[in-house]
Amino acid sequence: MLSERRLQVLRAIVQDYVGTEEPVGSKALTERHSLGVSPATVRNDMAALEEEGFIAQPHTSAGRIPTDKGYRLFVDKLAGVKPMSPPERRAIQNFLEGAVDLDDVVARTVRLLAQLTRQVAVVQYPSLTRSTVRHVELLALAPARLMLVLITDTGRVEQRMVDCPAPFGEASLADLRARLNSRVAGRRFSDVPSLVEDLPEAFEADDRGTVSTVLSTLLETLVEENEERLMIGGTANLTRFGHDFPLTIRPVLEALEEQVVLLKLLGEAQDPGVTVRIGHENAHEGLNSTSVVSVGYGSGGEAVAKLGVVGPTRMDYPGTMGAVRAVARYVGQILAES
Amino acid sequence: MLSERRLQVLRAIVQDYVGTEEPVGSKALTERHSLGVSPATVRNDMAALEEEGFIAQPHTSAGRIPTDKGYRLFVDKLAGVKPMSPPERRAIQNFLEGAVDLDDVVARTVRLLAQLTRQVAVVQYPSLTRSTVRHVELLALAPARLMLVLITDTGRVEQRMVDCPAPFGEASLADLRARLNSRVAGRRFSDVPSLVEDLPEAFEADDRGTVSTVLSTLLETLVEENEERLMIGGTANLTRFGHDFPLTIRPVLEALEEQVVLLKLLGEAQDPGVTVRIGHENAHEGLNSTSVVSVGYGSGGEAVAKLGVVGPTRMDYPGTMGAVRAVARYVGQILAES
DNA sequence: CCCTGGCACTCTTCGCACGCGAGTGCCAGA
DNA sequence: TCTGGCACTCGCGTGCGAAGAGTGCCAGGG
Repeated sequence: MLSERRLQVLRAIVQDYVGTEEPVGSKALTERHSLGVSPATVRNDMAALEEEGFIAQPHTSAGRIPTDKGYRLFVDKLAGVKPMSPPERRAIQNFLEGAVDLDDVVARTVRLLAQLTRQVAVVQYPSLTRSTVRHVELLALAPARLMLVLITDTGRVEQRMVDCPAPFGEASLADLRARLNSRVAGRRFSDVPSLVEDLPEAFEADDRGTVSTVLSTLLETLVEENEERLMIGGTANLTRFGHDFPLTIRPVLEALEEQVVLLKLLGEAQDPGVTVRIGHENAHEGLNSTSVVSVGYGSGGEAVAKLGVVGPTRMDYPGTMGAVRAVARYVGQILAES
Repeated sequence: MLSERRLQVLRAIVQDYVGTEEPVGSKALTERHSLGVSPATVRNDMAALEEEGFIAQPHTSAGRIPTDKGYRLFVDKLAGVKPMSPPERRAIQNFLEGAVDLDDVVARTVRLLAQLTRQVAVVQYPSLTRSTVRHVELLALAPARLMLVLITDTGRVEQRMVDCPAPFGEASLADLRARLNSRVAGRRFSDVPSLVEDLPEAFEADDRGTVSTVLSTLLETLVEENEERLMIGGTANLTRFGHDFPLTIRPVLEALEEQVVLLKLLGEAQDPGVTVRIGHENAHEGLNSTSVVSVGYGSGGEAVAKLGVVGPTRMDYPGTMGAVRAVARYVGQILAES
């Protein structure tokens, strides 16, 4: 096991490297942190830390930089989450409170996160799976063509066209609309299938085909998780990445365009708290030199979606985690109010 | 006036520079293009072109590169629009035909454009201003709270909450819904205001307040042009920009995040055909070293929105213009069909 | 009058040697 | 177990020289 002082040394290395972006040597360490020991001692500790794979040198006779494993130990054991200062909290709240609708909430959240962390922000739209139905509406666009509109408690609206097997009367439509809403309004998505399965039986034979079609479209909409959207912002912050540009930045930009990748990335993190995935812990290759800090947020106690930031592994973890957590908290509040 | 041969020289310079990304000298020019004259002659022509500001040298005794003015002359006089090859056209059509809804059409268009041109693609959602109303729906979420849903002929759906000054009965709601639709369905947005202005008079005094509120919300939605959205993609292509990275790419990424800027950029181009804005012709500073190639597209003969690409001034103009034009054409077709 | 070949000149780029400085590893001693 | 000292290794910046590409100008020929 690593001694207490060695952990201090690792912490100091991480902090210095994050600050200066340059490999940190033993002398500089003792000067900037009061470790109470000489550079020579630190060198021994560093050798041990390197032996165990927490730090590495880019080339012989250069300072050390933390490895992914080193960062992992740092966030797990050595660093807490840095809480936001009261003025910052106020600023977050003010900024988010101006939002007028769901799109705006998400858009503002992205901007805010990107600005606070100076990194790339990713915000998932509140997901359908855990939310409840506020209202289902059916509109007749043509005798045999309906539009199904689903409104969720998070303010999201999904619409689908439904081509009916047979013309559907205005009376039947009103009937279906009423029955549907009385059954599913306020219910969770996951409960909907069992609540509506016997619904066709309540209708005349002529209409059953249409009713079934409508229902299956509704169910499709509900389960269509891959329809999940997200918004990203702050990509300009990628330019602060490093000096060896094109190589680093390109795969990241490519990954960011693959919504599927990002959704999977956010989805994998199942912790209740802030999740940090460092470097090679990210499945996607393009993100091997980045860390992803994410957290769930939601209107009630439950998380309905995720948000987070993508940045270089060399990032200010405590600060970033604090910002992500705070923003998630306030977004949750805003969603609960509206 | 510039002689014919000098124009040929300019064309050759642009073509070579676009291909090689390196300043082009007189000797290389005569080797790669059969101009029928010697390097020395070309040098004289180059001196003249430089004198008039069409080309410049990055430093003494280097080759020449085109200036913005040079590119301008090139696209105006020297280059046509390169049509897509039949296989390419088929690929475009196939790719777009798989789309299931408006969001998907736009998303696919962005991907396609980015891939074809290997640049950053920008696609504006079909705008509301020129489209027509397909349907207006009113839902009662609570006794004094309505949701207004507007469906356009381009498949776009806008929703707004309406807080009523007084409770509004189910019968009144059905009445309003019916009257509203019979008046505005199929009409152009611009005609709507005059079509509904006397509508409150048809209702009981108790309901007039609510009706007016609903109507003004509807009108707001219609005129809210700044609600225009757009989608961008292919930002990874920015990495092919040049060698002097961070400086070039950063302002572009920043500009791309400002939707307002992009909308203005697209909005300014009023040509019926493909519009090209080169370098400093773009009002936004961050885009001073980029060119924007854009064109309108629409479901009928009329343009309802714009799409285009943003790339380095050193781009393959004929090819890009061809791709942009072709994609716009096919998207128009798809929209008309759905 | 325009084009051509030749020539001198200018700059950038590259390779290389060199010295400096930062940082390491190891060792002997407290 | 910590400390100070010492030799060693490299990367980085600098200066210099050669090479190469490209230009401008000029005199001669069609």
